[in-house]
Amino acid sequence: MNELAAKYSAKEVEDKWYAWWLAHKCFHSEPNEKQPYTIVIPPPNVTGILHMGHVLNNTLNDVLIRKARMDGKNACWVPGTDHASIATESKVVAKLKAQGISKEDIGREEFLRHAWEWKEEHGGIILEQLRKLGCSCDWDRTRFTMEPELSEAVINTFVYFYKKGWIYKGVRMVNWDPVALTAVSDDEVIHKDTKSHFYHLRYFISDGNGKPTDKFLVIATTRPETIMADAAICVNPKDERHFWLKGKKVLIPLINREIPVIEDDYVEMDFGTGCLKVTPAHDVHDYEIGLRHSLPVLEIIDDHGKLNEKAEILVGEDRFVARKKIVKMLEEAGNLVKVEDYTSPVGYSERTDAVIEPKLSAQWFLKMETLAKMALETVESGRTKFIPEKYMNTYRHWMENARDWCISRQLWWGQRIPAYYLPDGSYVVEPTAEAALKAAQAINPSIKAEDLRQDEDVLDTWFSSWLWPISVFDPQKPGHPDHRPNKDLSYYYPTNDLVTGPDIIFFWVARMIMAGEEFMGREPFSNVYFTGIVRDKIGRKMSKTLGNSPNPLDLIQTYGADAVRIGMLLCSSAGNDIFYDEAQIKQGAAFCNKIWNSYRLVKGFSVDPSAKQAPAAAEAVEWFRAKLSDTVALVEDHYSKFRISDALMTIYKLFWDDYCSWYLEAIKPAFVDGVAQPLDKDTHAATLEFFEALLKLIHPVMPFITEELWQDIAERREGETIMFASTPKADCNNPGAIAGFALASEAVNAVRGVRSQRNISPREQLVLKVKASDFPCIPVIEKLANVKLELVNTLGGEQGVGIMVRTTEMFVVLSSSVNVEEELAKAEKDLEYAQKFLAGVRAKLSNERFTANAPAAVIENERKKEADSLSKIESLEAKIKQLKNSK
RNA sequence: GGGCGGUUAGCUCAGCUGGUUCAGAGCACCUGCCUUACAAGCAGGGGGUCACUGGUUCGAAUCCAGUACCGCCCACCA
Repeated sequence: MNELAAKYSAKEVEDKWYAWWLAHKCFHSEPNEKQPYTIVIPPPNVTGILHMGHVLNNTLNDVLIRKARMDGKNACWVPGTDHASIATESKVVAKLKAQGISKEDIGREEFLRHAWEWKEEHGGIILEQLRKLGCSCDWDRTRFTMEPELSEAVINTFVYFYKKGWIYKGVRMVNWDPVALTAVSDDEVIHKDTKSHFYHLRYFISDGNGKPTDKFLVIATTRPETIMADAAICVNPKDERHFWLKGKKVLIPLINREIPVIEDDYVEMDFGTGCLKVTPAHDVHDYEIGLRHSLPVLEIIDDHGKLNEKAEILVGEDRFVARKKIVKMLEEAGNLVKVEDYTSPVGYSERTDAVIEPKLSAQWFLKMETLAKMALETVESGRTKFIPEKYMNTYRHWMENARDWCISRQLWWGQRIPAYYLPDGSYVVEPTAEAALKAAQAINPSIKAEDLRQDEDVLDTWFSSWLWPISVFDPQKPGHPDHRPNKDLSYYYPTNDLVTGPDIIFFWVARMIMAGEEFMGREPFSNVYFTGIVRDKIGRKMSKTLGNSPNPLDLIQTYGADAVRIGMLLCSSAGNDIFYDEAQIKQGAAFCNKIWNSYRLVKGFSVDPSAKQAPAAAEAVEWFRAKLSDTVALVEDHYSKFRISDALMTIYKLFWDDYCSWYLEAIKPAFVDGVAQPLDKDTHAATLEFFEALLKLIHPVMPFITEELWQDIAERREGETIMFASTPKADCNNPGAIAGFALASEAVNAVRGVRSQRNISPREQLVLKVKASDFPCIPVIEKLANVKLELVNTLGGEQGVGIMVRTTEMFVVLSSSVNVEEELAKAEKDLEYAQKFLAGVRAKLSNERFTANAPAAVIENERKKEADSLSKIESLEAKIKQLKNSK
């Protein structure tokens, strides 16, 4: 790189360096004597493509991992993908459907062949995309949750918990889609307010022999077609209106089956009639009441949504047809009291838009009690910290109310549950079919392999991803508490930080903590940083259907990965949603260009080894060294609190404002006859040193441009990279230099203000009189404000403008006449403000209760304010007097 | 309905255990500049009753209570 273009072009640079890093194995980590710093990627769906949420998440991960690497740690970022059973299976189902094939037609094995094909074709695209973003993952360690070793870990874990007695088979209501003939997850159910009717039905009290008396009660229902499945009528035990029903039995209309009246707190007294018909087989809540009162469960609706023979009447009718017909029958039988219009939320299947039918089915569960307790303790004890902390509340609430985890899914894509059924319906749970056969033969020696039938269901995807921080290093460990962890696991576990979204705090984060505690005896990570959701400019969630999500690869193509990375991070604080606006990326691109051009300037400096250092340069160097050090300390502090965007903004301002606008302008050599004068060697060396420090500071966020410039700024050894250069240290403490320069820069700003107001060109040199015996950084002021500075005892006489820099009076001498009226008005306004301010301060100081109660430092400060404003008032008054005289 | 969080400049946010001249930052905006690194730039500037109402305090953006609105999670009432 010799001549630098005036504009930074990211494209060429980024591909070049990513390939170089890979070729030099810069991302690969092996256990060594250094301190490890580990992150496991939140595995994206294997067939997913990169969206803005991934960009945010993985940029944060990459910033943390690159920072750790430069801090001298052995940084390891393990990448990989998740098999995502539901998402992937439904994609494959859709693809087959387009070809007119249903998964039932081709069967399990054939379907899985298609699914693996799909995975081979689409899987890993997202990992390729992460490379474009600059992610420094250890690609040699790439894992997939359904690869053989990790699947084995999942199966072993299941067997382990089963043998421990924590996994059991139970019955649970699932969301049944009668059109697709499958259970769907809660996420796939859409609740829509739906107009229907509230049918008030009369149930007669039984005389004890199955004959109706003339007494009755009234229930209200939206589903009269289910009355044949009623198991009881339930009232609230506190409801006085229904005391007389205690112990009574009632008759189901039309079929005259006798059912009891029971009492349960669940029933709301002021809703409907206060009487609830309990239908355990077809309603979630009713099922729970049924459990509490040991009610029989009678299923009268089949998988297709039609009434079956257990309904006794209307057999074979569709549930909605049955509803219409039964209403008529009830009316004719005299059981219908009235019909009200009613709107209530009804669940619809996302895939078929069919009304969801709650259906009982056998599922596998993992007991949460002990695991949840352990996982709560991990966070409450602070062994794992949440950032921001507010998520602890949510977490605690969940952990304290954790229900057993339903781990079975009625899908094929995933780890198949290792339960093997014997012909008699009993079952054994073993890691392999062979082991299952042995176990089965121990029960019944005549069992043969073909007699065993493996459970059809697969395990919830989270049942594999909760092992991720363990299994990526040592897949043998989960399910084998006695297994001695291998070298990798011992070294890298526990990992350090996890970056993820708060939406999966329970699904994933909590469960990884459970698995970590159970199998490793300790937390899987020290910190969890929760990002927000990436939204569009006007706050809508990004979604494919809205089309408001940009393709990150297009953005990288247009602006460069560095620009996309810093653009995303500048406005993202932990836990807050990100309102994405392309303007942010443009800001990032502008920053790249600024860095680029500052280097063009620096690179162009020539050096004269015998030249003396200019006073302004000497001051600027001393100041910037101190400023850099202070800023490094501040940045470290931000990082330590995971205030990433603050850390970046701090570096951004240091680079742009302090280094470019102040430092470089202060040391910039003069031009003589159109030729830039050479710099002295001290200034030149310091300038390069500072530039390199800045590159290193910003490298974790902007890896490409920093590598490009870092390689050019000095001769590098073969294979040397900024990736392993060390983070700048805060090793210069010089508050005097910082304070002095700050005061000087205020003076410069004041003079510039005068110029701007009066339209005086920056090129016209002015005289600045300063009423003081000394002032800091005079050469810097003279250079940057383009003034000749004179220290004087008294001011006045010439034409010009007076300015105040804190408590120092200054005067800019002007050749043109000044508008006295304007000056006067401004001075009077300032005076008024100063007097009000003084009055406020004095009111405070004269308040005995203030002086008695406030700490000494605060009072001292008020006294300083008083003195400062007094001196300010004094000089303003003098100025006003003088202005009035000159009128 | 239950729980949690929020409300500070046009936008996105910072402001830690009340007290630095506390009302801030970035972007956007306005004005003037194509000044030998950068117009993706330089210099200057305007802009907020800190949601509302009360309380605690010598002192409140900051602590407390209530109200309004917004967001998220859970349950979505037969």
